[in-house]
Order: sequence, then structure tokens, then C-alpha cells
Amino acid sequence: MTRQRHLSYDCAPGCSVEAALSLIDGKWKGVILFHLLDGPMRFNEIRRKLAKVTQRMLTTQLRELEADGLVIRTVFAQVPPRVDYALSDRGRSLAPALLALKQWGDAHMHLFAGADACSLTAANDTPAP
Amino acid sequence: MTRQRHLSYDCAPGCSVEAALSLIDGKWKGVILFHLLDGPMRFNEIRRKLAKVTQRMLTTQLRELEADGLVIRTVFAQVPPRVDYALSDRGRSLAPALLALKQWGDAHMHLFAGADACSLTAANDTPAP
DNA sequence: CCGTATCCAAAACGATACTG
DNA sequence: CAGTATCGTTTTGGATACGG
Repeated sequence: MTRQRHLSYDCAPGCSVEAALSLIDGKWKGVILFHLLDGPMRFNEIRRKLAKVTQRMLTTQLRELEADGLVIRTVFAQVPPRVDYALSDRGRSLAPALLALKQWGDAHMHLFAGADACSLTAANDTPAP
Repeated sequence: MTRQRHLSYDCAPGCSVEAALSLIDGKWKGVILFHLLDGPMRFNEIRRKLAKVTQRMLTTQLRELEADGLVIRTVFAQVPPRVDYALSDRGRSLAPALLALKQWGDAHMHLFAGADACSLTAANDTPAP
């Protein structure tokens, strides 16, 4: 998270925008949430998707998302351990916003000054199978 | 900004979500953008809307938004000085995402653990349409 | 496999004072 | 009015290393 969780802006219009943003900021939360739209995933599954995330970060981000009630963490009592992360209803309700963000990103990425690494040539995304 | 500007995630699906998010993170950018949807504003006008922002912060956030091509800064050569901030086309194209975020915020704010400051009495949530 | 703990570097942010 | 400059604190996030 960029700031202390659950800031108290005075409740002017725009407050809710930041409140929402405050839940999905943090370096990885947006992507995590986005990937979870596909369905539940295990810890290392997510980790693979996010390539450069560290365990520590992934754990913290996931825990915060859990604390905010956006994802649900399910621990299976078995060996080796298995933990699933899934979107809660509340988390899933963020989908429209997430998708809007993604579409904007897709549409404007080619304009990003530093985003030359991203060549979205045949960029085809089919999120929900 | 929470992170270095224009991170280079590997371009998996989800990349564009974070790319978009990276432009509107920072403690105030979301709200600034949101308020600018109403039309151009002067520095102190924005400042008043954001009540608790400091000059320094407002300046930096505004400058970053400008650098990212989301807002346009117009300086009028007069005394006393006057500077207008307006959304660029690109900034305005963020409107759908901003609105989606705001709606989600409005719908879910009453559930925020620490958001007691915000009393939206007639809280009605209809998560998934 | 799925974490925690510790240490550390870099940022984001705030307060305050000063300026054209 | 609309900033800059400087300083100090808090928050983030990365690198290990260790544990159930």
C-alpha cells in the first residue's frame, strides 16, 4: 500500500475514488486481482504469473487484500501445504473497474514514454475461460 | 508515485492494468483527475477541494500528471499569477475507469473497516449487476 | 509448498520557510 | 497566486535466511 490503510479523506466527491484506489494500490494488487478474475489460484501459481514478485511482497499484498475482504484465503490441511486464493464477492465486484483500467491501459500503452518493452503486437487477452 | 514511474512489468496480461494504475497512484492523483472531469481548475481551487493536501504534494502530483500527458498546465502571464490545469484528451479518456472506481467506492464504502468518518446513511449496495 | 523474520535501501509524504 | 527548497519521518519494497 502506498499509504496507511484506510485513510480518512473528508468525504467530498472524489473521496470514494481514492478509497477504492487505496485498496488496489500497492505494487502488485491490481495485477493480482486481475489474474484472480480467472478463478482461484495457489500461491506459487500467482507467483509465476507475476514473475518478478518476491515471496515477501506477494504474501503481504495477499494478506492486505484478504484483510480488505477482497480475496479469500483457503488453507488445505495437507502435506505439502496448499493455499488457495480466490476473489470474494466484493473482490469480484471490482471487475468492471479493473477491466476499464485494463482497457485504458491497452489503448494507451503504446504512448507510454518508457513502455517500449511492451510490444503488444498480437496482444490477445481472454480473461475468463 | 508509489513506485518508480513507468515500471517495466513483463507484458503478461495484467500488465496494462498495472501500467494504468501506476499513472493514477500517488496519494492524490485519483481525486485530482476526478475533480478535473468537471472542467479546468486553478491551483488553489484544486487545493481547496483536496483540503488536506500540502502545496508540495499538489505541485508534485500535478507535475507528474502533466509529465504523463494526462493534464495540461496553462500559465497565464499576469499578476497575480494564474495557472490552469485541465484534462488532456488522454486524461479525459480515463473517465470510464475513474467513474467505475468511484461507483465501486460509493457502493462499498460503508463496509470499510476504518471509514467510519464517512456516513453514507442510505447505504445500498448492489455488488454484481 | 507456503510462508515468517530481519535487515536495509529507497521512495513517498509532511512541515516549514522562502520567492517571483 | 503559485510555486521551490530543505529537512525529517514514515512507508515501501527488495534480499536474504530460516521454519512448519
